Amino acid sequence: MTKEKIFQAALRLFARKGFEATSIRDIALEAEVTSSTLYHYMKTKEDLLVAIMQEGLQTLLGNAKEVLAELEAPEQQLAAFVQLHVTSHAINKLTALVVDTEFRALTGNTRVEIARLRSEYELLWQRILTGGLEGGVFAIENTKLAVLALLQMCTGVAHWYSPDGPNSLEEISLNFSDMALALVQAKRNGQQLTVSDLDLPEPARFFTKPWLGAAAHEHS
Amino acid sequence: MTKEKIFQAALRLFARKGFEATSIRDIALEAEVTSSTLYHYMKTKEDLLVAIMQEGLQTLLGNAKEVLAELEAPEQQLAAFVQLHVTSHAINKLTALVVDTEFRALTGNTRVEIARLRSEYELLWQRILTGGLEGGVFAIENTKLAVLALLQMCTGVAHWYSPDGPNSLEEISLNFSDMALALVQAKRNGQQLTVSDLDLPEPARFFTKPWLGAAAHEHS
DNA sequence: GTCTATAAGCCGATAGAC
DNA sequence: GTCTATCGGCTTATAGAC
Repeated sequence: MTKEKIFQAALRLFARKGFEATSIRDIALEAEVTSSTLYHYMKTKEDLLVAIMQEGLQTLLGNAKEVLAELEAPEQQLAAFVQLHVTSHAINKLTALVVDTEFRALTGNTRVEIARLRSEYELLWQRILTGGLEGGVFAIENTKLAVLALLQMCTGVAHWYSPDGPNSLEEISLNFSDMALALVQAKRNGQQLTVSDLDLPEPARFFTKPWLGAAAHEHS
Repeated sequence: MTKEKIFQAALRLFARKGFEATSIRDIALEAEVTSSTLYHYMKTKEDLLVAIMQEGLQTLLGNAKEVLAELEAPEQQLAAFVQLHVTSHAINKLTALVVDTEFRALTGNTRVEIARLRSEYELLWQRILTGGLEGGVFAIENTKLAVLALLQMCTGVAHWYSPDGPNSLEEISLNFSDMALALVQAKRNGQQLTVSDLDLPEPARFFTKPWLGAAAHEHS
């Protein structure tokens, strides 16, 4: 389907070269159509960017809300959030890079809308940390700074993850969960918690929906 | 001095709009010269980017080596590295954003050279973590993943720091040091270490040299 | 060392045939 | 739904006067 080919071409190029460095003609060439054909499926180049970012953020947000609906303990929620975020950013690496890098290319209303989605997602993390702090499970001085630190550390996965790397995605996401639990000093009975103490459900079910309808791992 | 005005103008615009979205004419306008004048001080637009990135990374790397020369204990080195990285990325926010965001705009030899500087810096972090692990002070499963997590979390400061924000830079850098020490589970006598246990020298001395000769905080 | 003028080409987007 | 042809403007970079 032509529309799908165009959006996938835009995704690959935006992730590799950046939105501004990618021309309409580049996208047309990559999608194997002429540049005029693009304008049958969109109004401006920015529309492509907006579609990619909305899809990515909305899927992530939806999955995050499902996690919260299923798990109650803050330490479980945190570990599941880290796994969701890390796995999403690895599997949907290209989309994640675009979402992470190209916000400044947005103009007008969409800029506000995307910012709202992002801060809604941040607020969920904020609530988890506050919950764990109030329950005496976490020990952190400043939840806002901790949220920023955790999000940034997990988002970074999109920048270096490769399916051919030395660590499997499962290893990485478990390891990052452990680091997050350590960062917030999650404890039961004075004992530092790790992800293996938490008896989490299979993580896979939280992010089966791939962003932008990609069938498998996105390629860089 | 014209040269300084041009480089500062490029720095501001690259940080705000991105390298590709910034035109030669934009820089000339911001520096209050004509676009031809720029070419008296550089050969191509990329030269400006390279100069900014080299200056930033070399200064950071030099300061990091000074820290290692003065401190021996891995827990002290780690805390000082976090303070150096966080403070540098807050004070030299614009340079840090450019270094962090515009690597993909580089071509040819400079791309390799900048990548080398970056991985040299990463290696210093790697050695600190390995040292702490071997000394039994840190408890981490995978030092490479921990380095990536720590670096990403500290680098993120450049994206949200503001001198008008709710937390002072000193609060932020101390807080981040504590989070880093918690992440690696730094312990003495079974007791979790915080930065106040470490008796560090005044951090200010490690990053008095501002990047690109900026006199004070860089403005966004 | 800074300017005016301009080259040569790519940019996003559109008109209109089929 | 996809194409060819093209518009007006902006791009990096240069030539050459002062």
